[in-house]
Amino acid sequence: MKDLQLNSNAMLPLRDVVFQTLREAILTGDIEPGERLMEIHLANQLGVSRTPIREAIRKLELEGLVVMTPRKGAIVASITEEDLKEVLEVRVVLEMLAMELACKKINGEQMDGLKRALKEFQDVIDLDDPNKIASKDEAFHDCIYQATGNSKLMNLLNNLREQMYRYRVEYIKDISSRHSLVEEHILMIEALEKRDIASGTSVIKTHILNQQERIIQNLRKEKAIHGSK
Amino acid sequence: MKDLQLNSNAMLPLRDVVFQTLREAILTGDIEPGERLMEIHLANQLGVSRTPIREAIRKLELEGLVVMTPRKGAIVASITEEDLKEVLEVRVVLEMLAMELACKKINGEQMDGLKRALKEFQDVIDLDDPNKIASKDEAFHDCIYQATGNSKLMNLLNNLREQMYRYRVEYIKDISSRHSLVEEHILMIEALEKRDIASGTSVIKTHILNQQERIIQNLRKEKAIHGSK
DNA sequence: AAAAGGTATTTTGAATACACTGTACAAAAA
DNA sequence: TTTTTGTACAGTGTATTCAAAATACCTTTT
Repeated sequence: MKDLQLNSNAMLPLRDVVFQTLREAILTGDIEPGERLMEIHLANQLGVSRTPIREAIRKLELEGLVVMTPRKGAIVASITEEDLKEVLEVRVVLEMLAMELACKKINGEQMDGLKRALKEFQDVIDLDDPNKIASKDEAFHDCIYQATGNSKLMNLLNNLREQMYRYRVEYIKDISSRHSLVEEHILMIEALEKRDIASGTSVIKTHILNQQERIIQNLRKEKAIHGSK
Repeated sequence: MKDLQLNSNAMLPLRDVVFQTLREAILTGDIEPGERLMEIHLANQLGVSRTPIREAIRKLELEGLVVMTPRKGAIVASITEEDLKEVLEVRVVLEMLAMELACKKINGEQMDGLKRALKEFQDVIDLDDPNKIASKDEAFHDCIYQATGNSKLMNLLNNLREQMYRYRVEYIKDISSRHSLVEEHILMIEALEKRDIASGTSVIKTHILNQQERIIQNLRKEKAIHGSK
């Protein structure tokens, strides 16, 4: 486990700061799947008492990021290929729903935002900074989610996306796929401009399925490496 | 607030017992939307200390059943018509996905279970016991969820269904709709037997949309009553 | 050397204690 | 009468303490 440090948003209760800190640490891989989350240890490391740590862990538990076994404590949940398939199966239909709703509801301002997001994505696509690319990609999709006007849907999609966050950066390193990402984003914008639900949903579907392919390949690779140790 | 009592599953940690207890109390309406959840009060009422209460509230918070405001505490979240529409918008596509997967994957044993569930549903449909009817209805749909083989999807659907749990019993009191419920369930079984995805998804779609209609009507009625007080 | 058992240590579970904040109510000033 | 300010109280936020369970380690026995 890397050294952790509190995200110090001074106004929030400590438990929320701890929650965000741990969450990010898990999603970025600073704390690895299978690793134990020990309360005293974390409390010392973050300079707080066990209470906020415990409350943060309760939330992580419900989010599925950690697995609790009573009287033994929490470990970081590990994602199997099966899990990933299940998540993506769900994600595809929700992304299609989001695209459909966005096609119906998107307004000029949101359209502009989307184009800006595309531009920023293109600007970083050839840089050697997977983190930045990933974050611009997310920003693009966030614009679409926003346009749906359905906050529940946004929540769910963010949560589902989060589940594969750990593998996100890895698959972006696969240079060959980057330009097809841009292509697909352009197609999405075109569909949204024409309010063409059929083609919009079709594009997003292949977009996600492509992603699935690559992520699962990476997962297998990683597993092979890890397994051979 | 009605008198609460712990669901005393002796083996689970107290925090989980408290969590389940509070959750059920919220979903059944024993604790009403807008009501404050005061830690000391709940602790006294349930005969435990504040610690497990707080940890339970953290989980309820993440589930969206309570809303926290820092230094003021938690209140039970109230569901607006808008919220309900958003939930149903999502639920429709997930129910359709579930039906599609079930059509593809359901096996003989599961099919038998489904028919049993239908039979039990029919057995109670004319009784004057909305709770029982509701639970048999749930059992039927659970069979379908089970057949999808996608645990993530099951989780999500259970959670979405839960969000309208409070209005469930009310709308079942509407006698006229009961028999169309049975009709629709029969149609679903037929579709599953023929593995006819198109008709299966179409039936479930109208099933949910009908439900939406009735629930929203009830919501308006309830609001009118509540508003006039 | 391997297995079994017992003790010490670590860690979680729950309760309690203390600190801080917001709110309500009352008293004083305008 | 209205506004302001101060004080008491109620409730949350965090830390600490105590209890019980799990784990690790060491000893003993076969």
